[in-house]
Amino acid sequence: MNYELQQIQAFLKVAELESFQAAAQSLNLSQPALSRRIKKLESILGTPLLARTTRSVSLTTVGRDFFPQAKRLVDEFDHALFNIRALAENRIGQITLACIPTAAFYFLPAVIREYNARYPNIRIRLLDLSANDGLGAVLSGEAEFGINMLSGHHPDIVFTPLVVEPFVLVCRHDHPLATHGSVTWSELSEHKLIGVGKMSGNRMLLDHELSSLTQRPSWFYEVQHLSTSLGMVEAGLGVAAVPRLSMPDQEHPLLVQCPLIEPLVKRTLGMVRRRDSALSPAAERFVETLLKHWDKGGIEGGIGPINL
Amino acid sequence: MNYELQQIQAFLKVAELESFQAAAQSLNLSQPALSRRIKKLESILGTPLLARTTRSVSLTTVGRDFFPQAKRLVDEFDHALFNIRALAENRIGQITLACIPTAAFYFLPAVIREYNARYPNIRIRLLDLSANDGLGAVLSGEAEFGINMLSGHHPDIVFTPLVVEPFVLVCRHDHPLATHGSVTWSELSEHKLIGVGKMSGNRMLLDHELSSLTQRPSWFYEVQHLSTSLGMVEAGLGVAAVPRLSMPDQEHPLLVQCPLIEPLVKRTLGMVRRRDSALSPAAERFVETLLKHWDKGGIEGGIGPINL
DNA sequence: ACCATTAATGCACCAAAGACATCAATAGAC
DNA sequence: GTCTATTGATGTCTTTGGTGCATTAATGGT
Repeated sequence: MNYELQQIQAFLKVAELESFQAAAQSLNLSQPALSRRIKKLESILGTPLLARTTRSVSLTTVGRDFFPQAKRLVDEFDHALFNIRALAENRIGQITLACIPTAAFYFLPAVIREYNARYPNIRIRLLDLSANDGLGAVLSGEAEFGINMLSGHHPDIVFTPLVVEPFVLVCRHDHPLATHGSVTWSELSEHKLIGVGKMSGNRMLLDHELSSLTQRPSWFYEVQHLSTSLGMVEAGLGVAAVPRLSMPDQEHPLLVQCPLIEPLVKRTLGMVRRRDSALSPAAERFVETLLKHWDKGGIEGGIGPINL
Repeated sequence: MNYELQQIQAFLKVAELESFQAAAQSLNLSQPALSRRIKKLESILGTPLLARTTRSVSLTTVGRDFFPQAKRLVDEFDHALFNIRALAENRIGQITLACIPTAAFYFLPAVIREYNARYPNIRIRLLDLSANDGLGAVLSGEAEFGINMLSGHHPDIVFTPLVVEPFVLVCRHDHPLATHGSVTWSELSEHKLIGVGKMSGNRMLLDHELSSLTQRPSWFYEVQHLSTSLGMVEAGLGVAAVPRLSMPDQEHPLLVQCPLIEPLVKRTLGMVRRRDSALSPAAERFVETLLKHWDKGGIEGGIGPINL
């Protein structure tokens, strides 16, 4: 025989109003039903809580002791209910996402700005990690989801493509290649190429895509981050092949980009999340915001939305 | 739509065991019933709490946040339940009673001793007040009940007679009246009588009972407490008319008592309590103990139990 | 003494929750 | 790759418990 919240609430109401009839009315209940509810509670507790006359109701000694406890219980229930609803409705909470630097710089600021305006009480923990580390963060559960590039499919990871972007050549405006309409990968072998480290996701992608070429480009400089390589291009040390989105802006004072073809190498950016692990409502909202932004072409430089 | 304790408990069990089947078994419930219970809770809260696969169960982000709150809620319910049961079963608690000094000295010690042996955790607050003040304490609710003398019936007071005792004459063994078999009230006018103050219940009772006498005794000394008057008798200052129970003991080294007749004035001692106010279980037990003691003739000096 | 009001009770009814049987999905064994 | 066993969800019927209506008993006020 279990005692329940409704019984406690009934007791409180009767105790406050000192009347079964009034309390029943207040609880949208018939008076007999309320009588029985109280009766049941008393039988569960093993002691009367209310001293009833046919004319009036008052608390018994035990009832008087129980009253404050009961009130606190109901209050805590209400509080917990409110709390969880707020959590569910994104009025409070926190999301953690892991994304690659490109996304952190070019995708997310606008999305975060809008999301934060709409859900001002959701804190955002943004882990800007390399493609590998970001995937690890999602896998370990440290991040609820991530923005990453499509790579070898891990069995526990679901990838939702968002945008496909080509690799482009970046060079200084005064570089010989700057005036070419487009450049083939083979042509690059004649120039000093700035590449990223062997463990980079981009590097592995390129190595894989270009493996069939006879004239494979060889990297003259090797750095760890794309932003560094851009800096070196800026300094006139060479040229670089980078995803178009990692370019700071269309109108850069020194840098120009041109398509890299034969082959056209693209990378797919998208959302990664663990299979079988529901997102928090807050994260769900974030993804919604993200998709909305992307739908209205907020991401310049990509080759547009893809369908899948 | 109300959410209830059972649902919270169900959620906790599933979260702990990470299995609907195991939790259902533990709750003595069928697995489908448990599924529905959780489902309902989730629909009330408006958010999923558990991420179910056909093979495993885990907490959602919201569920993880809710879990500790839920646990605390259930714990507090359990605690409150335990508490109130303990109160009802007299394992803890306190009773307050107001009694006249006679009762405090001669009725209660034995009763309290037995009661305390049986219910060692009930604290007893004993207000030893005058008849008037004691009645006031009961009326105000400060005392749950009292032991008092029968007086003008207050409408809110119920009086349960316990014992009737006569007034007796107390004198020193060397006093002229000491050898009389009995003494009439009229005879007292020739002796120095020690009485109590005008507001004493005993005094009012006597004044009332003796109002028809032509030879009314007049008090030579007036004190406030019967015990004081006994002391004065002991000192040889006079004699006193006191209720028999207020006599310290049958075999007092100095004092002797003898019946006071014409008329035989009796006072009725009994329990007083407020009408329409239930006693706490602890107090109920106390009254039981009290009645048991009195039934087996534990009160010497009275003229025995009376029936009403 | 009567009336009005209050809580309790008898009874018929209905809704919510439960059990049973079954289905769909999936991890693990081979 | 296929099959099996196990897990949670769902459909359906049953049952229990709670509810409302009508009525009763008790009591304070007139």
